[in-house]
Formats: sequence, C-alpha cells, structure tokens
Amino acid sequence: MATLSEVARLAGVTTATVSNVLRNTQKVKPATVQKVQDAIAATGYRPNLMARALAEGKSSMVALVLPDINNPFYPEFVRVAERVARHRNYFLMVCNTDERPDIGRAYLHQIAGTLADGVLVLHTGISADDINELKTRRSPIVLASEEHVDLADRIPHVVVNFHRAGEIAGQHLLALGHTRIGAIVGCGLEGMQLGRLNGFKGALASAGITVDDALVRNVSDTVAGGHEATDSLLEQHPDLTAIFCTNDLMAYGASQALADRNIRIPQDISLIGITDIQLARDMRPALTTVALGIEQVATMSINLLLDLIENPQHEPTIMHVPDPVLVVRASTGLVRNAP
Amino acid sequence: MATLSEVARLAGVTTATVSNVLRNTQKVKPATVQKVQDAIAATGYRPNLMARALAEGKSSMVALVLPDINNPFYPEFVRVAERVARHRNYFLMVCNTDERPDIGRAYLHQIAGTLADGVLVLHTGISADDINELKTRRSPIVLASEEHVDLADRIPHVVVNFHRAGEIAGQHLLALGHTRIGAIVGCGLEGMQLGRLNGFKGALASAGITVDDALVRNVSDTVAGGHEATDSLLEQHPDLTAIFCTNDLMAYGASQALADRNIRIPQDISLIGITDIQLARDMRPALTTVALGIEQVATMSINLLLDLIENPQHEPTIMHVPDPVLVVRASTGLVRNAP
DNA sequence: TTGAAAGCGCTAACAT
DNA sequence: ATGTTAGCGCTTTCAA
Repeated sequence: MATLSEVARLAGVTTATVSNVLRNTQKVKPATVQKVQDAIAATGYRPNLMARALAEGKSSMVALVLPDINNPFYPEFVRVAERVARHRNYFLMVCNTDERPDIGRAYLHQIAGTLADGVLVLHTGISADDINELKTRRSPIVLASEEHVDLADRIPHVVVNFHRAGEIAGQHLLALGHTRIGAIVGCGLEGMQLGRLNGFKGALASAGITVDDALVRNVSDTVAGGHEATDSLLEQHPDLTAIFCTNDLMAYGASQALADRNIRIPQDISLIGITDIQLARDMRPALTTVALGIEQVATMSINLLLDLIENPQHEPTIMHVPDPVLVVRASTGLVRNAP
Repeated sequence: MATLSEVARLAGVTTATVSNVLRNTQKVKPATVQKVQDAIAATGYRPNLMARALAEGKSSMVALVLPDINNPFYPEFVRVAERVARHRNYFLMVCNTDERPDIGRAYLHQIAGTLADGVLVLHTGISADDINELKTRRSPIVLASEEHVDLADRIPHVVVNFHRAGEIAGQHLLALGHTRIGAIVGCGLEGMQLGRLNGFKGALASAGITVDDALVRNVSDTVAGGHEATDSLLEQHPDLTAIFCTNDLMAYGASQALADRNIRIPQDISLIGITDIQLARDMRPALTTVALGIEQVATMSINLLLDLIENPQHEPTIMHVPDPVLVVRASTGLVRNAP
C-alpha cells in the first residue's frame, strides 16, 4: 500500500502538506489540494491508522468486553453501541470472553490504553484488583449494568435498577392473584442476580408472602438453565401457578419445559421475565417481562465512555438509567383456581 | 502509561534489551531478565500494541464484517471465529454493517491493510468493484458462505453447498408424503437465496412436482419476514401441508404465524428450515432443519484468512465445507390426510 | 502556503 | 549478551 511520502513525492509536495489536505485543515492552496488529491487517487492511498494512532496518541478504537456473544442480550447491546461509536468516529472492538474471567483479564490488560482508547465492560466478572490496576493507566474504563455495585462507586458506571425490576415483576404477579410462585435466578459471572431476586421477594413480602428457599432455583442464565430449573421446580411444587425468571432467556427455557409437559401458558402457569430482549416479543405466547431498556443502557454507557476519553474526569461518573417498566404480553394471566 | 525506554532506564539497560526480554528471545542473561522484569512490574508497563504493530508491519488484528449481529447466526459464527483467532494470537474486530452496504464499504476501506491484517467478509453485499480495489492492497480478504459465487473464483472463499441444503430439505418433505409445499425465501444483502430454492425445486422436480411461483414468497430473512410470508401463504393456499424456509430464523417466524392461527406443527403443517442455529434446537416443537455446520464454516474461514496473512498465495484458495446434513426434529411429520 | 525536522513507542538489523 | 541506530507511517511544531 502506498504511503504518505509516496503520495507527497508524486504530488511534488512534502508529507506535511499531504497530511494537511488529508485532514483538511484549510491551510492548503486549492491548486495544491487538487494535485495532492490526484496523487492520492492515482496511488490508491489509504492512511495507515496504526501510524496515525501512534502519532496522535489515540487509536479511535474502543473495546466492548462481554461474556457471551451468544446470549441475545449482548448482540442487541452491541448493535446500538457500535452505531453510536461509529457516529462519533470510533471503531468498536467486540471482545467475547466466553465466560472466562482469565480471557477477560487478558483482553483488558492487553487492550486498554494501547489498542483501545477506552474499554466498556459488561458482566464479565472483573475483580477489584483488575480495576485498581487499570486505574493506574490513564485509559478510561466504564462498567455497565453490573449486578453488584460494591466496586462501582470507584469507577465510572451506568447503573440499572435491577431491584426495582424484580419488584415490578413480583407486583405484577401478585396483582393477578398469584401467591405460589417459583423463582429462577441466574448465576452469571458476577454471581447470583440477587438484586432482582430481592426486589421480587420484597414485593411479595409487602403482600405478606415470604418466599421459601425451596421455591427458588439458581442456575446458569441460559435457555438450558431455565429449562432445568423449571423441571426441578415443577417436580417438587406441582401447585405453582406462576414462575418468575430473572431474565428472558431463562424464561424461554421455562416455556420449553412447560411446553414439553403440556402445561399451558398462561392458563395453567404464568411466566414472567426481565430484560425485554427481542426473543420476548417473538415467543408464543409472547413473554410478559420487565424492560430494562437495552438501547438506553447501551447508548448511555458508550457515550459515557467516549465522553471520558475526550474529556477525562477526576471523580468517577455514575449514571442511572430510568427505572425498568412492565411490559405485559401474553404469558401472564389471572391465577387459575386451586387444583 | 510507562514506555519501553522508562523501563529500560529503570533497569539500567537499553530498549533493545527490554524488547528482547519482552518477546523472550533467549538472548538475554537471566540476571538481566530479572532486573528488567522487576522494572516492568515496578512501572506497570504494558507494551503499546499500536507502536508494536507499526514497527512489525502487522497489527495482529483481523476484522469480521457482517451485516446484522442481531441475526443469531452471526453471534454463533463470531464466537468460534474469535476463539480460533485468539488461539492463533490475533484479535478479532467485529464490524456490524447494520445491513448497509455503504457502512460495509467504509469499514473495508478504512480497516483493511491498516488497522487489520486481513478481513473476513460475510454476506455483506460487497461488490466486484470493492473486491478489485481491495485486491490492489496486499491485505488478504476472504469471503465465506456467500450465496452467489460469481466473483468468488477471483478471491479466497469458503463455499457452502446451499443448493444441496435445499435439495435435502425438499427430499425430506417428499419422503414424508408432502406435495403441497410453500417456500419462503430470504432476501439478504446478497439477493435472494436462490441456491437453496433451486435445490429445493430440483428435489421436487425429480419427483415430478413443479413448484408454482405462487407457492414461493421472497421476504427479508428475519422472524418478521417469516411470519408475514406464512400469513400470506396460508391465506392463498390453505391446503398447504408443509412449509420450507431457506433459513431457521424465518422458520421461527413461520412457527409464530402458525401458532397464532392455532395450526399445529407438525400434525397440520410440517416446517423445515436451513442452518441449524441454536434457536432451532430450542424451539417447541424443535425445528427440523438442514445443518450447514456453522462451526466448520467459521473455523475454516478464519483459519484460511490467518493462513493467507501469514503465508500469502498467488492463486485464490477456494475451500468447500462438507455437505449439509439433515437434522430431523419434531417440526416435520407425515403428511396429514387431505382435508 | 509550504517545508524541515522531531517524535509517537516499538522492533530489528548490525555492531560491539 | 548488550548497545547503537535506523526506521515503521504518520502528525505537528516551528521556520521559511
């Protein structure tokens, strides 16, 4: 590939001039601009972004580190993050850690501050040690939508009100008359999704119902996890009238298990999730869920990261997305009569 | 962040020595290695990958350009591509074009040969012009799983036998006694999925059945597309006993439409897709489909690209993945009696 | 308006 | 075994 100096030679100017027309600072005489552009066209020149990054001290790349690109939540997040980044003239590097914290760390340590100008980290099981190490570099890092916020006050962070989401789900089921409700709780890399569960428990507690531990299942937050948990729940508690899942993917797994047993949704059992991924809309019956606002979380997170890159702050910025909202679809209904 | 020369100064050696211990060429005396490593630890030094890339003339990044990260096929592809790349010491940049060819071109032109050592392109509506322009750079590019191979003989390429996939689907339905079959054909960026349709038609033709154009629908290859096409098909041809979709995502949409009309699968209508994405396994009833071997395609493509980067060839390499295979699940069954 | 020159942080001959 | 030196391709003062 042609380089700047080849273009310069061909145009009969120096690299400084070519560089100037490239980034059209208005310092170059139109006639010269024309010559340079001809030379660029003739050589098929493209700027070497690595060299530019080195010279400028910034790569215009940001990394998005996430645990499992196959979990449909993340592609939805990626799509909006990528678009926002592109509009702000950044490239987005998607780093999938395959749920392995060591890979996450490796990415972070290799990329942050060298390949990428900043890093956005999602649910990736990052430790306080990692955070501290990273803070010694000037490279910005933001966390988004973490379940546990213990270290989040020391680092820029976009906060989702998971507790409220669980609460809303619980309130909805209560309003439909359900009292015997199973709970399926995902165990991601960050540990159990306790915020959501506690919100749910809180809602039931307000109605004088305590959630027996025997009614909750902790499983991997996958379709398979939801399936297994539902099987287990149903075998031990055939009298359940509703199932609450801490995310939609597990709710989908639950709906499978129910279908496999010829249990009708919502006539026999109501089902509710959290997040509102596309799949929730596509399921049949469509899934009632508590929307977390993926688009907003993604937009806020990436914008925060880019803002931090362009305008470093001393105090870590903590942002809150608006509270989750209930989306009633077809998977929840009035409690059935007692058997 | 600390630089090489700071480390060198602290260790009392030169940058060359530090560089050598970093990439442990065995040229450095153990005692010196120790000193250098201490200095590295003390400074928290991390190599600047941009500078290294510039010096080495290679970035160790490859780009994967794809049209729609929300289509579950792509995350499955990304996951294996990323893993293979990582094992071969490359970073994978995922570039989502949002189905917009202009964005695809922009990525290609900006990234190929500058940020990335090579580019893997999937279904992104790339034109012959683009290919030609890119060929003038030394940067390798490989196409994978393209429907139309007209320009593929001029460029490294991983070929999937889509025609055979359609044929297998047709044969399966025929074997179950179906003769009145609707066909739903996706229109991706590369145009209609004709290979698959033709394979399907071929299978029916061998059984003396010609597929009336009135029985085929061309729609966007999305859940919504499959849904709409099924509605349309059913309204005009209530006597259909089976529906063939050129991919699983549309088949999922079809299953929704069927569910919405209380039409049972497979008792009333059989349904078959192509690809075998995870969703096909998760659907209820689980989807009978023709597996394209995503993992193999991804592995072969990324390996081909990396091979080409490390070992440039003159003749474009064309590789074929093994033929698709039928995966019988619960969505297909014997033809129902005529109404 | 353009050129000359230094430097971004690293690697890689070539010397010593 | 270690140091010296010259780039990689670009941006960016500072001069002219």
